[in-house]
Amino acid sequence: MSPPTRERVLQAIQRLNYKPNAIARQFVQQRTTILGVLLGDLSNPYYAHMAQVVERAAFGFGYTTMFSNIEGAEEMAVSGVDALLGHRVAGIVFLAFVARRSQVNDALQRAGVPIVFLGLSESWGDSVGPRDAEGGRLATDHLIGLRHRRIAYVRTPLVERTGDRSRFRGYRTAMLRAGLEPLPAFVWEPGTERMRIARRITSLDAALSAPDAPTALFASNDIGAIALIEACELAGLAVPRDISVIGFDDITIARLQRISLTTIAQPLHFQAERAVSLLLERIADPRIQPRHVRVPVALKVRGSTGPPAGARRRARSASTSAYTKR
Amino acid sequence: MSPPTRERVLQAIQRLNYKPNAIARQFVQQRTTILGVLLGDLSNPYYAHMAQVVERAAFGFGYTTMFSNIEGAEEMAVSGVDALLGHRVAGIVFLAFVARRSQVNDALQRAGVPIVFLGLSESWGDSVGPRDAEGGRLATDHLIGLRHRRIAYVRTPLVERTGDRSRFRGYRTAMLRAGLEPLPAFVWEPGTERMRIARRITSLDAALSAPDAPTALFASNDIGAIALIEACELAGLAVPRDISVIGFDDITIARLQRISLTTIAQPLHFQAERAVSLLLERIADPRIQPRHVRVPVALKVRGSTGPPAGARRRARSASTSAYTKR
DNA sequence: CTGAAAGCGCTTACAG
DNA sequence: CTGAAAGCGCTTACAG
Repeated sequence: MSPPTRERVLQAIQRLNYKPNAIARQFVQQRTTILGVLLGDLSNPYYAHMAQVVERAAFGFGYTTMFSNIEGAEEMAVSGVDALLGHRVAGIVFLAFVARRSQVNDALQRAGVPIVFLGLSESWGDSVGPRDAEGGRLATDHLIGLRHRRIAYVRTPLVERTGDRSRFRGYRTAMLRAGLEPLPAFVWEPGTERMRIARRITSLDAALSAPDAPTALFASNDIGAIALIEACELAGLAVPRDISVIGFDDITIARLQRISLTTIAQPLHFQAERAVSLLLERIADPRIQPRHVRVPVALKVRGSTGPPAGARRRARSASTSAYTKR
Repeated sequence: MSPPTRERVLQAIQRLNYKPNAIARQFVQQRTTILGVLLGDLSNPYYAHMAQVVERAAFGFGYTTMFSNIEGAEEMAVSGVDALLGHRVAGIVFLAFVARRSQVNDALQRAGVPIVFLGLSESWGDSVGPRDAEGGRLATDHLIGLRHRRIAYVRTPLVERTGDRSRFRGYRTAMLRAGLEPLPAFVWEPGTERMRIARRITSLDAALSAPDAPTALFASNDIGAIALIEACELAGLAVPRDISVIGFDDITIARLQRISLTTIAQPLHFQAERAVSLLLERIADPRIQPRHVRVPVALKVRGSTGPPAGARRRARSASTSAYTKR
């Protein structure tokens, strides 16, 4: 094409404000540059942040993101998935979590759409997530290092099952290695008063103030940990004086002075990049075997953990905690 | 169609797992059921929550959402907008904020795409947002009611300009009505030490501990308010004993015991619904005049505000604040 | 190398 | 009411 002609075409593009019709292109090419993102609760800062970095990573690879919230009723969730499949997304980033045998899982598997699980794992697709078991060990070792001996793992419904189990496994490993007895998982839903320990159902207060109550709690995630701190303080236990609490995720607010949560950090940005690139590889060649990437985690020591009461000087433990005094 | 034939067709749909190709439909109909959402920082819980409710509202109306983060470099932002326009989104929900005269604004206006501004306003499109000025008055009246007389409005870069100005206006109105002198806006960026007051640049510490320093601060939004509380306490001022802080938005973490932020609440869910329905009306008929919907706000009194030091009994003010003692 | 034609999977307007 | 044809705006394979 001659330079002057070229120039005139370019001008016409400018003048008419022409934008190539991606719909038409996608239609004829039979493939889109849209990545579906299946989400749960965006008010959970962990997911909000992860969603953001996924969008950025996808954009960096030339893809746009179509979000769909799939928490709540199964049928709503399925129609959210159908909407994404109807729009023929090139692949799906699975960021929420659902029951193992759910209609959502079935619909996804049946559709055969390329998928990557982020922050959790599922055998039939690629996955990227933190080294949960290692994180569980790090958290527990930190508490053991502070001389805690009665340490409990507190499971909240806010963390996905595979991650939860691995974190608990890490806790057990660390306890056993230190010659301590692992307790059964404490199961607690933030906002409630009920605590389940193995088959026994008791109250949160009772579980925390019994003579043999744990002196340190490892919550399965930060939101749960923060809720747990609030619950402890409501029950009259000062953190970390009377009881230590450690979380998992290192969400932004964990760093606030007033929260100052000791926790296990995982690199969100890096995980999102990896997840999107795994997904794009699978889109390019759907036959490759599922790959499972685990990324390193790191302990962040802050103010919510300390030595158990018995290990301190009397004078110190007589004073009231800064946090309970309001 | 005869019932048995109908049955066989339905079965074939099941068997082949047929999903109508939305791309083809959108292509031929020359309109999509995708709403573009322009976002800023999703780690700001206010935006994350708003984004979530927008997605839910859109889904409820049969639309999917395509997200694009437009914070950062202008050219990145413009290509994010172009991606949405290229996908021929039916309309755009503008959730982030950019400079008034930005390339993003120009691109959007030039494209003539139906748009609704959420949480901010812009003359050339529909908008939905809180009654900012009323919120500013409510916040200021609350502080005045506690007997504060030196009250400052603290502007942070986290809130959009139109909202910020209206909140400040509300502050001024309340001060003048109470016969108090409004101070010029304090301009502060969380994480920094610099404070700008009118033309004067000073340090945060100096601004807060001068003899005529304000005894109460009204921050333009919650994230700013929480950062401000941290900064005050780092500077040795207890909240609310030495200084009161009120925010705006009522983000989820404001309710945490440890944060307990007094603030102005705005109904996010309702705003998202209204925004999406305005947008759909405009998509149906692009000629209607821009409408600007303002929704009610409400004061939430929590623990970050109290009477000024001078108005209390000596005994009380002699004790250390719960928060600074760590 | 250049240009015209076919076709992606739907919807819609129209002929029968 | 039913069924066949045209066409949406691109890309791609192919003829010239």
